[in-house]
Amino acid sequence: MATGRKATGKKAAATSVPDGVVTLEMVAEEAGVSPSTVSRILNGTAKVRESKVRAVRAAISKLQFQPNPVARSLARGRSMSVGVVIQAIDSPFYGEALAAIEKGLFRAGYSVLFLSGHWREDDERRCVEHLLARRVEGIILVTSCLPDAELVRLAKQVPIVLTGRSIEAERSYSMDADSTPGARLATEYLIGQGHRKIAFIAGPADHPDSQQRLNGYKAALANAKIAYSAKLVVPGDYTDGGGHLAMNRLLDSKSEFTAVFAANDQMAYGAMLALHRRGLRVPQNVSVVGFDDLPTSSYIIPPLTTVHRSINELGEAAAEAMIDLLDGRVPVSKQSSATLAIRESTKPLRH
Amino acid sequence: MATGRKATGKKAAATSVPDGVVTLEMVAEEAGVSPSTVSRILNGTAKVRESKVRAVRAAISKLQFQPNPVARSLARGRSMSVGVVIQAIDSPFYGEALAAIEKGLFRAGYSVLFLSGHWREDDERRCVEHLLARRVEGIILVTSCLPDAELVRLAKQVPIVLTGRSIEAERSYSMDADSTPGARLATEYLIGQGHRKIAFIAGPADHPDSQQRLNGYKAALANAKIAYSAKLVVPGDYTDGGGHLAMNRLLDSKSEFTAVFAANDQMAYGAMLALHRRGLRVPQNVSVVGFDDLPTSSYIIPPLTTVHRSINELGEAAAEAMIDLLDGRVPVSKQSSATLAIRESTKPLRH
DNA sequence: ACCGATTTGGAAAGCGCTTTCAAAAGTAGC
DNA sequence: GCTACTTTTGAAAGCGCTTTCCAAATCGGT
Repeated sequence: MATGRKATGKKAAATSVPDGVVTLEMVAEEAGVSPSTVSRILNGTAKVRESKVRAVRAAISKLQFQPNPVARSLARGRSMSVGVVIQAIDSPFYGEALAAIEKGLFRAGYSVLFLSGHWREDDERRCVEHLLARRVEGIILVTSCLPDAELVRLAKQVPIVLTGRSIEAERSYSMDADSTPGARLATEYLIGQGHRKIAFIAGPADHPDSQQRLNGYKAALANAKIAYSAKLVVPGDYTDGGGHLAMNRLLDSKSEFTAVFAANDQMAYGAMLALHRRGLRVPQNVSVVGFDDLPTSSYIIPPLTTVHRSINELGEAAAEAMIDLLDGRVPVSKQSSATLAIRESTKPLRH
Repeated sequence: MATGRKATGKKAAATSVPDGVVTLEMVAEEAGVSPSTVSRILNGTAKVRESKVRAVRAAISKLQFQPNPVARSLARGRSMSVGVVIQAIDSPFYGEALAAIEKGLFRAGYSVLFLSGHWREDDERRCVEHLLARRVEGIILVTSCLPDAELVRLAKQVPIVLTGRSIEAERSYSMDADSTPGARLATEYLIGQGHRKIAFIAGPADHPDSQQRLNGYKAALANAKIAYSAKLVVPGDYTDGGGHLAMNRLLDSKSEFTAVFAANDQMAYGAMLALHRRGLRVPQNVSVVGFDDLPTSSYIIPPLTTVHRSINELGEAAAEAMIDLLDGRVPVSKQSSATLAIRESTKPLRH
């Protein structure tokens, strides 16, 4: 229980499997070759006589040698790590993205240093600084809050990949999975179901992503020759609570609507609750569509009709793009288009 | 767009703010002192004449010097990074924990290398290996799947903090935020509301945490002199889908019950949907209680009564414990007890 | 058996910082 | 002004690898 055995001075008894850390030099000695040879074998940077290779291999496994990545990084001048800054790790959406990113980078031998920016520009800037100081080889910014100019400047220092944003800069890759088509898809679906008065719960106004969703909504309306009414658009903040508030506001404004399109699933949840509280039923009285298709959306009551984009694919693509960038390749953009997961929160409007 | 300017050979023109990387040596030269002095100032490891301190400070800001953490790590033999392995980053629960851990460690100057184990023992083992190879100074295992013996062995190599588990080992800290009391609290609440036939949707059987929840349930029953019935306990897997399945199974088994306690919120969601599908209303026909109090639980319909533990505090505590361990202190355990968030998924049973 | 062309492999110089060691510079005390 | 200490400070030796440079070994040919 107590602290117990304290640091056992560096020079402990030498056993067959050394107590402390095994170095490449020890391996060299054990195998009767020079350190350079061991290094060469480790990295395959030169031909080495088969007999020595075997001896070294044996020594390595006997001593259980593991190259020290720190020393390696220093010598090579490469840290083999990339930074990921995400806004809110506790959102299921970003969590999934992060998981995919981590997986992809891990496979390629990179470690990921992840930090969250909490949607605050300052915090994000600090994260980036920290990552730069840590000498990451690249930075993936998931939905960055930083101004374009700053990102462009950043891209000069280190390869970056951006999601939900788009900038013009070398050694950078923007995966601006444009939300417009998805939003349009959702809105058109509602229109197809006979809805004409469709409210929209928007995301933060300064968010490109959120603007795209608004644009998609508008485009669908325009296409169907339905007049856009600003009164049917209420701002939200991408949280459940925000959706709840927005719906209440909408309801209070007495604007009539038969369907709601929320810019993300979480806001749709909140909106549905608000509706429920006022005795309005989904989808009988109001149809609701979300955006993101969070895992929980299939299990909520009623299961939510929502725009689905494989966030997993997004994450994987981000990781891949970063690896391409790091290897000096130009990432190939492969867009995965949005689909609509039709569930039970929507129904045709009966006249 | 295209690849454009390629690597610009190392020796570029020397400008006032060097193009490449500024080293401590350059600072030393600029300030007219020796590298050791700069290092001493940087680390405050010795007294240095005020005039030199100023000169060095000036040089540092002039050159915009940032010490290279890789070199520093190598020299000091400390990586200033800790590993965090989590099972499913895409779960809101773990996401929040991770965020808190990250925050705490970041403040203390550590970077976090995070990996996810996907609930698979093998994957987790691989993560740990990777972290060890990366020379992290400590590892935080959030709900580890590894067998005790292995953890004990691991603790010999590096300080570890465990959540949701408990092992006996030096230089380790288990934050087995015992779920038993929370589960008991939930069950007792249902009993207090007059329920006698309370079903339990369990988590994975091999999960200590999930066992605790079962135990808490049993204890509350026993305390109220209610016979425990194995038929009212169905296994789940901590996912929404699992809860849905479990509830269907329960319903099919024709066992009677007036309330359900799900071992986590996600399963409660799934269970509620299953109930809904069968035309059973929550809480009118069945009361439902969850465990975890996910952010969404307040916004689901009906808002879920659930056991709340500050997962944020848990994460912070984990980070703090790790820092204590790293500094050679013995972490003080500070349990935060569970509370019940009473919402609208439960109601008194009327006779 | 000898010579030039290849391979192999070791020595040694870093990578950028920390830290030990001992010399240089202050500070008192007489 | 000189001795005896007590700071300050610089030189240099690492930390554990990679990589360049060059000598040694090997090989093919005649």
